[in-house]
Amino acid sequence: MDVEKIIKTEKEIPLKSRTIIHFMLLYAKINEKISTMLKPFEVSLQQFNVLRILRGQNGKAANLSTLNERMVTKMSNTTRLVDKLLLKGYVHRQTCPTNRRKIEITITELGNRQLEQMDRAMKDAEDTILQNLSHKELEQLNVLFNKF
Amino acid sequence: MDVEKIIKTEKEIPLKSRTIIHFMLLYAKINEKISTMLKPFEVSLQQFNVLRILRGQNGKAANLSTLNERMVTKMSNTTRLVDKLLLKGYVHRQTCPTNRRKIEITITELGNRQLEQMDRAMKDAEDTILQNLSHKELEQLNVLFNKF
DNA sequence: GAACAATAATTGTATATACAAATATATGTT
DNA sequence: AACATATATTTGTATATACAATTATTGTTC
Repeated sequence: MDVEKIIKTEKEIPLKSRTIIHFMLLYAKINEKISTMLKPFEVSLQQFNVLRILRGQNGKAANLSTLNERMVTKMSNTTRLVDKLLLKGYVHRQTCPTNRRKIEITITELGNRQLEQMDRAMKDAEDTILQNLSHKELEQLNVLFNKF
Repeated sequence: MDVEKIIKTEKEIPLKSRTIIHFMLLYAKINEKISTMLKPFEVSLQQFNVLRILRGQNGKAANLSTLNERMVTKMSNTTRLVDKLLLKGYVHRQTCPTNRRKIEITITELGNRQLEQMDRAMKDAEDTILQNLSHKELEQLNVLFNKF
C-alpha cells in the first residue's frame, strides 16, 4: 500500500487526506481481487449482489425498486443488470398481477446453484484479502467503519 | 452504514464478509461525496489525481507511462484522460525530443490555479466524510489499512 | 544494416455507470 | 369520467473503464 503513489509533494500529507487516499487504493486492490474471483462466473459484483439479495428474500419475489433500494448503485442500471442475469437464466421475471407497474424478480434453481459456488469463491477471496488481519483487528475495523 | 442492506439471511454474516461489504458500502459513500465536490470543476477523480501527480513533479514533465504507473487504473485510459485535461487547458503535452515514443505532460498555470481550488474543496469533503473520527481513530485506521 | 524484439502510446470495442427524459400504470380530486 | 399527480420501470445518451489489437519508435542481435 503506497499512498505516496498518488500525491508526492515536498510536504507531508495530512492525516485525513492520507486516510482517504489509503482507502481509495485499498478499494482498487480489493475490487480487483473480487472481480478476478467472479470472472469465471461471468457476473459483475453488482450482479452477484443482486443474486444475494434475491436469495435473502427466501422465495419471495423482489421488485426492481426493492433491489435498487438495497443496492449501492442507481436505478437506471437495475433494469439492465437484471436483463443480464435473465440471459444467463439465473433469475426469473414476471409482471406483478395486482400492480402491473411492478416487475417481480425471483432467483432460479440454476441461479441458486451458481450462487453457492460464487459464495465459496468469494470466501476464498475474502480470506486472501484479509489474511494479514487478526479477528481482533477485523472487529476494530468494523467499529471504525461504523463511525463513518 | 447498513451492511444488512446487501445480504439479508437468516444466518449471521461472518466477520470477514461483513468487513468487505462494510468497506464496499463505505467506498460508495465516500466516492459520492468526492464526486459531488469535484463536479463544479468538471473533472473526474482520476483527472484530479493526474493533476496532483503532475504538481508533485515540481515542474518536471511526466510521461504517460509514469502517470499510469502512479495511478490506480489502467494504461488505456491515461491517453483519453489526459486528452480531457488538455481540452480544459489544465495540462500541456509535447513529444519527448530525445525519445519520440514518449509524450511529456506538464501542468499549466490554469491547471495549477484550478487545482488549488479543488484542494480546498477536497479538504472540505474530507472533513465532512471523517467528521466523526478522532485523530486517534484515524491513526488506528491507517495502521489497519497498512496491514492489507 | 536488416530482422526481430521491446517500449510507449493510441485506437477499437465491449461493457459499466450516471443522469435525464420517456413510458406505462395506478391513485386521488373535482 | 377527466384531469393532474405519483409510482415503477424503461430507454437514450454521454461518459468511464477494461481488455485486446495496432501503430510508431527505439534497441538488440546476427
